[in-house]
Amino acid sequence: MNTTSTRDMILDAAQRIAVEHGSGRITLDKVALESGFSKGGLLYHFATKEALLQAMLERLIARTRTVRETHEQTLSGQPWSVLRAMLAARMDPEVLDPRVTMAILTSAAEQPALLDPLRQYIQQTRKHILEEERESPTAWLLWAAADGLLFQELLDISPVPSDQRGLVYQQLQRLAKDLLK
Amino acid sequence: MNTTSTRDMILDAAQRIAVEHGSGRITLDKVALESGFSKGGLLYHFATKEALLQAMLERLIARTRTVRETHEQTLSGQPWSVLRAMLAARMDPEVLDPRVTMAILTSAAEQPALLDPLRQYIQQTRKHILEEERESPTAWLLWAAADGLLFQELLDISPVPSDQRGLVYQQLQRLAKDLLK
DNA sequence: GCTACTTTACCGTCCAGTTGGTACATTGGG
DNA sequence: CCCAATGTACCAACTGGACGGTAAAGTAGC
Repeated sequence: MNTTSTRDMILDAAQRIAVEHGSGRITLDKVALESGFSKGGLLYHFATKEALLQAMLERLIARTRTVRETHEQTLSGQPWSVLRAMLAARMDPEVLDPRVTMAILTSAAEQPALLDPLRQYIQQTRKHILEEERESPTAWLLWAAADGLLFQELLDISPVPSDQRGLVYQQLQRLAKDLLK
Repeated sequence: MNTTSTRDMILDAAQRIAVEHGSGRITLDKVALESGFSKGGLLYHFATKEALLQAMLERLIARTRTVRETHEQTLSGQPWSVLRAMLAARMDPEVLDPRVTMAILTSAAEQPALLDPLRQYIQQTRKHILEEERESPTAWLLWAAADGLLFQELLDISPVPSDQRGLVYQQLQRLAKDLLK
C-alpha cells in the first residue's frame, strides 16, 4: 500500500519545516508546500494538525527505542544497562534533532495530551529499568541530567561553552558507571 | 510615577493567565481582560507583546537572583556555595512557577532572542562560580540535572512518581555536597 | 492647555479546518 | 467481459475566528 509512504513523506516534510524554520511553528500550509501535497491532501491522511504532530512524535519515539535497544545489547550483562543505553541513545544526533524536538514541545504547551505517547514510553522504560535494578534516586537524577542537557541545547541556555559540552556528557556516562553498581 | 506599578499589574495579570490557562499561549487580549486595562493600554506600556514577555522574564530572573543570594549567605564559606545556592533557589516554588516558565519558553521557540536576558544571567552565574572554584564537569552536570528536573515538571514527563520526586531533589543536593569539594 | 495615560474601534494577517469537487482504481452483478 | 457503483487519494477555494498591532479620540492632573 502506498498510503504509508505518503504519510511518511508528509512527516518528513514536517520535520524539514521544523529544521528550516528554526524550530518555530509548524503550520499545515508550510507542510503542504514543502511536501508537494495540498493542505486538503494532508488532512486526508491526518485528520487534524495534532494528529500529524502526534504521528511525528510516535515515529521519533520508535526510532529512539530502536537505537536504545542496540546500545542495550552492547551493554547487556552490565549493571544498569537499560539506563545507560538510554543515556547513550540520547546523544545520538541522528535520532533527536533538537529543532524537531522543540517544534513538538511548543505544540505540546497548548496540547498537553500530545505528549501522552512519550509519557507511555517513559513509563515503559522506567519499568524496564526496575525489572533488573532497585530504586535509586541517583539513577533518576542522571536521567534528569540527560534531559537537562537536551533542553539546554534546545534553548541554547547551557552554561558551558559548546566546545566543552562533550566533557559534561562524558561525565554523565562516567557517573552512571561509577555511582550505580 | 505610577507607571511602574501599572506595569507590574499588567505583568501580574500575564502570569495569572499563564497559570490559569494551563501554561498555554498568552495573548494580549487575555492579559487585557485579566488586568482590567484595554489592549491599547497594555501596548502603551509594552510596545510589543515580545517586550511584555521579556519584562516578565526579567522580573523572574531578578527574583530568582534575590532568592539565590539569600541562599548564598547561608552557605557562604562552604565549597561551591554559589552553585549550591543556585540549586536551592531552583527548588523554591514561589519563584519559578512551572506554568509561567513554560509560557515564556513557548514564546521563546518563535523568538529565540527573548531568552537573551536569561542567557546573560546564566553566564554571570557561571563566571561567579568560576571566581571561586575550578572548572568541573560534575558541577555543570548537576546544573543540567536541576534544569532537567524543572523541565520534567513543566512537561509532566518525569519518570518518577510525584511522591518520590523529593528524594531525587535531595539526592541532587547531596551529590552537590559530596561530589564537589 | 499640555502631558501622561487610557479607551474604542478597526485592520490585516495567519491559520486550522471545511466544502465540494476530480481522477483513478476496484469490484461485483448481469 | 462490460459497466455502473463504490471507494481511495487528492485538490483548490473558501470560511471564520484568533491575534498582534494601529489610529484617533478622549480624560485627568498639573
